Parts: sequence; C-alpha cells; structure tokens
Amino acid sequence: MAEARCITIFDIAREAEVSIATVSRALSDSPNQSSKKQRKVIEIARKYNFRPSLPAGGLNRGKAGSLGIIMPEILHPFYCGVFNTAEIEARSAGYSLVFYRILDDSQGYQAFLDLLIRERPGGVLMTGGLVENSKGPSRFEFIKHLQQYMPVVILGQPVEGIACSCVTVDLAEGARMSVRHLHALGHRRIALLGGDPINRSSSEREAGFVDEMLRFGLPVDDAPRCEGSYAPIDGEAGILKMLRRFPREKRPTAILAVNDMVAIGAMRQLARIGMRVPHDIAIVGCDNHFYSEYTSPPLTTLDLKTEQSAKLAMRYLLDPPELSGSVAMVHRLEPELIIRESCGAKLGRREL
Amino acid sequence: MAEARCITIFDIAREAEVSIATVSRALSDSPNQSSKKQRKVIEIARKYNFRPSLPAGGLNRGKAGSLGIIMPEILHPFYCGVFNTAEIEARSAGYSLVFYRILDDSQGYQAFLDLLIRERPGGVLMTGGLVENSKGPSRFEFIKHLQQYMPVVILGQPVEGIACSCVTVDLAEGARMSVRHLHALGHRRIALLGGDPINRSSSEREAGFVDEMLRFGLPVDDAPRCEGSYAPIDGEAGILKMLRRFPREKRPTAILAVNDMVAIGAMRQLARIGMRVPHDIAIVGCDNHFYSEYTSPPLTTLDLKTEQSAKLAMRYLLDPPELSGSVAMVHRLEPELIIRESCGAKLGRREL
DNA sequence: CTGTTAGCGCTTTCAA
DNA sequence: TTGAAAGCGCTAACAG
Repeated sequence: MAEARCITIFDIAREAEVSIATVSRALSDSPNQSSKKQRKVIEIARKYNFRPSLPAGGLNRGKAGSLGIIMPEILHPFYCGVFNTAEIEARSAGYSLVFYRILDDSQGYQAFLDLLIRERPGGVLMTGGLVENSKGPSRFEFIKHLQQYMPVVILGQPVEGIACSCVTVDLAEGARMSVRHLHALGHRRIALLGGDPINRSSSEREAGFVDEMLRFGLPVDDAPRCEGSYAPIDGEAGILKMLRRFPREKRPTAILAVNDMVAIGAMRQLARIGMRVPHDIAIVGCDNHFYSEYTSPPLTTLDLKTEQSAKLAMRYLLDPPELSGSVAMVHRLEPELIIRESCGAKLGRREL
Repeated sequence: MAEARCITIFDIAREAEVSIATVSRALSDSPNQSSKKQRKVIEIARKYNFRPSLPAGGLNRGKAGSLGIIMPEILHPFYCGVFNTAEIEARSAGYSLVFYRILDDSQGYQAFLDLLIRERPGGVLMTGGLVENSKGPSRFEFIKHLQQYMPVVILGQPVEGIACSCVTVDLAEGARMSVRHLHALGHRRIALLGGDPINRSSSEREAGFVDEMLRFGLPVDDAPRCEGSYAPIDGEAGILKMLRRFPREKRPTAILAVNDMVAIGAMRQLARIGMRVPHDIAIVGCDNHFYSEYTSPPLTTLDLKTEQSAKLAMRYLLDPPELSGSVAMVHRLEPELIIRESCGAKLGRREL
C-alpha cells in the first residue's frame, strides 16, 4: 500500500533544482528567501502533497511531536472526557496526544517506565489511578525517573516530594457538599457506596464524608460503607449487600455513590427490588456524565470540572511554571453539586 | 523540569567504556556479544533508567512508532470503544495509537491531510464520519494521497476506487433484523429516528429498513422518519416532532433509533409525556453501549461488534494483505440483536 | 565480538 | 539569497 519509498525533501529539491536547505526554508516559510523559489518549491510540494516529517525534524530540534496522557483506562466517561479535552489542547499547541494505559504489572511500573522513556513524549499528564505497589519502583520513584526525561503534570493529588504542577478537584469538599445537601433534606443515615480506598480519590472523598458527618454529630463508625469498585455492577451488588446488612430502621436513607456508574447500577438494582428513588432512598452520584441527566430519575451528582481541569493541566504541561525546591504547585478546583431528582430535593425536607 | 540535556546512548557508552554500537546491541539484546559487556551496559542503563529513543531509532529503520486512528470524536461510547480496542492492538504490536480528530474544514481535508503527512504515523485506521465536501480534495483524493505515505484501513463502507482493507458491519442487515423482530411482535407502523443521511451509515441503515418494510408489505412512503443527529437531545426532540406530526391512529408503535443515545433521549421524553415503553411504544437502539442495559427499561439494541471489528481492522493495518488492482478487500460482520425490554418482547406478540 | 562509519529525513549554522 | 555540511540519537553494515 505504502510506496516502496516515501517521497522526501531530496525528491522535492531535485525537482525544484534547489538544495534541500532551500526546500526546508520554503516550507517553513522562513525569512530571507526569494519568493520566486519559495513559490516553486511550494508548488512542487503541493503537487506531491509533501510535508516535512515532524518526527525527523523533531529529532533535530530536540523537540518531541507528542505529549502523553497516563490513565488506567479510557472507556470510562470520566477518563474519556479528560482525554478529549487534553487532546484538543495538545493539538492546538501542535502536539499529538498519546494515550498510555497504566501498566500496573508485578514489576511495579518498571516496564511502564521503560515504555514511556523509549517513546519519549514531550511531557506527560498523569491522571489518577497510579497506586502504590510493593515491588519495584514506587510511584514516587516512577515520577522522579520520568522527570529526568520529560516534564510531568499531575491531574489529581500531589505526590509527596515531587515538584510538579498538580491540578486537583477537591473531592473531600465534594463529599462535604453532598452530605450537607442531604442533611438539609432531612437525611441522617447516609452511606458511601463503591470505590476502592487504595485509590487516593476514594480515601480523600471518604475523609470529607466523615468530616461532615461528624460536624453534624452524625454517627460515622457504623455508617454503612460499601467498597467494591467503580463499575455499575459494583453498585448493583453493593447496594444489595448494604440493604441486607442493616435492619430496616438502620438502613441508610441516602447514598453517596463513588461515581455515576455505580449510582446507575444501584438505581437499577433498587428498581428491581421495588424501592423507589428518591422516595425510599436518595442517591447522589459523582462525575456528571452526559448520560447522568438521562437516568430515571435524573441523577443528582457532583460535577468534577473535568474539562476545566484537563485544560488547566495541559496548559501547565505546555508552559511549565518555575517550581522552587521539591514542592508541588497545586491548583485546586471546587466541584459543583448538580441537583436533579435522585436526591429528592423536589420532595423538600422530610422527616426520615 | 526536564533536564537541560537528556541522557543519550553516548553517555552510556562513555560510562561503560564501550562504543555506542555495543550499547545499542546490548540494549536490543542482539546476538554476537559478550554477556559480560552486555551486563555492564544494561546495568548502567538501568542506573540512569535509560532506554534508546524510539523516534530516533525509527528514523533509521524507516519505521514509525505510531499508528493513527481517524474519527469525528471520541466522547461517543461507540468511538471510544473502537479507540480502546484499537489501542490495545496497536500497543501489543509495539505501536502507540494517536487519535486524529477529523478536521472537516472549508479547505476540504487539505489541512487534515497536511497534518497526517507531517506526523507520519505508520498507518491509519479511518472510521466513519468522513463526508463528501464540495471544496478541496474529495474523500477519494484524501485517501489516495494518504496512501502514498502510509497504509490505510477503513472501518466502515469501502470507498469506490480505493484499494484497501475495509472492515464493515452490515447496518442494512441490522435494520432488517430489527424490523423483522418488531414485525414478529405485531408492529406494523415502525419509524426511524435520528441520524443524518449525509453519513453512509445512516443511509445504509435506512435502505435496510425500507427493504424489509416492503418485504412485509408495509407502507414506507409515509413511514415516519426523523432526521436530526446522534445525540440524546435529538431523540428527545425527534420523538416529540414525530408524535405531533401523526394523528394518534397513524402514530408509529415502534421506533428504530439510530443509536443508543438517541434511544435514551427518546425514552426520556416519552417518560416525561407519560407514554410507557414498551407498552405504548417500543424502542430498539443501536450500538449496545455499557449503559444500554441500565436504561429503564433496559434497551433492546443492535450490537455492532465494535470490539471484533476494531481488532480486525488493526490486524489488517499491521499486516496488510496483498491487494490486486484498485479493489477493496471487505470483511463484513453481522450485527446481533440484543433483546432486552424496550422492544416489548416480554409482552409477547400483540395486536397493534 | 567490537568499533568505525554511513546514513534515516530533516533543520540549522556557516560560508559563499 | 543560497548551498554545503554538520549534526539530532540511533541502527546496521562492514571491517577488524
């Protein structure tokens, strides 16, 4: 399919009867050249649809053509949204964005580090998901080593001792906002559903939850907390487990799901067993995906400002601020509670 | 953040007191070398976490380090799924996958072609979405030019006169399957909702629909067809428009939505106006996203075999079959109807 | 088994 | 204004 030999700057130079330097200058529109020759070169280049290879040129300039984004996956709408925004930013700065799926193998990041260093993107944006691992390089060492080769920006919690820009959305505050909202609606038994505390995001959120519950004098030791994971199925299984574990009068009247997927799973399960949302149990999600307003009932959820934070993070990557010492520069964003119907706000304050 | 000067093969060679060739060989584990020196080189490389730059090495070998995937967007779960699968395949063949968002500007693909040629991925996978444009290079020319620089595989309908591999899922047959299913359930007035006939996928699907309707002797001239687009909002608006346009007794009893997003929008709107799915109106979607089973009611939909087709397409890209002349090699997949509840199959055959 | 050398396709001094 | 030439970081052919 591809020609035996791709057309190069030499071919253009030969046909235009000039040197390759002239071709290079013509195509990069540099100053100090006769417009006559430039036109000729451009015309011939157009004829063959020739453009100088960025990878080859980049070698020279010592400038990579791509930026990397590190995530555990891309199917989840949260990550997909981050990728989408980051890609737009990268492109508009002339870079392509390459997706690096976290290779969380037994080697503990070593293979992943190797891959990144081999491919040499011009910088990477690390999103959550990297967890501490007993073997091999730790997350700290991983980033340290990576930074020898390229700038790193973290979208998430800063890592102790790493000097880099971080953009993070305040999940603890998000949890507090959710608790506050549910408390105002009359809820006293509020539960956490889904999420794995191995991830910072989950534990941070839990801290905010505990915080606010205590502030309201609500018992938190036996507050139902269902771990599991981040998929709809975890919501389905988790809610059932939770309901079965408590006697009816101790059952939570409101659920804080770790994300919208889990919330959706929980709502589905509740519908199956005949419990009505929000009448019998209120639900608040987290993420505000495109489909969250299409669930039934429409999901009350936390908007995580993914677009804004992904954009910011890319800006920091493209134009790294001077950092002093080994301290991170963290840019903290506030989430926003999007009130729809699953929380029962329309039902007003109730005695529960 | 990045060191002033990145470590190179020379630095390793100096420290190991060998030539760069020896370093290169050691790190690529090539035969004919003393394991003593190799070990030494590897040890030093490990110490600095050095890996030879793929972009630099690739220049030499004439082999790119990336493959491209062309799509109109990535947020839509369909495209996201294709990307995800393609990325896994690309990685396991040692490539990174870069996302190219179709630049459908007034220049008619010229700028987009320039970008692709400049970045020189080792090949591209084109997914649907490329539409004919009055100005500048046509889709045909676009592909022709691209093929001068890299292999191209199409995930979708073949393009007349282009010799390349195509992997396509039979949307016409999918529409026929859906009509057949609804017909068997007793439906006679079936409508098409959403989609833009400028896209091949929509028109192909419409052809299958008409086909099968006629085969059943069902009137098709005044069959409700609502164009619009592919987002939930189009389903919301479209279904309303359709319902208003027909007197109650002429109203469709079943809807074929162009995709699951549109189906979800339609279901939401129907719930709002108090129509029950599937009792009052049946719905069949298309795509089978992860959330399709979480709608209420769970959506009956067409599984488009995205994983399988993306995988196949990447295989063809990685290992291009010999093509003779200018004829495409097309690999056609059958979609599968996933029967859940929105079609009313559980209600059995009814008189409608 | 190892080092020297010639590029890969391009940009960029440096002279002319 | 232009061309020759020196690399960018690396691999591979070729001697030794």
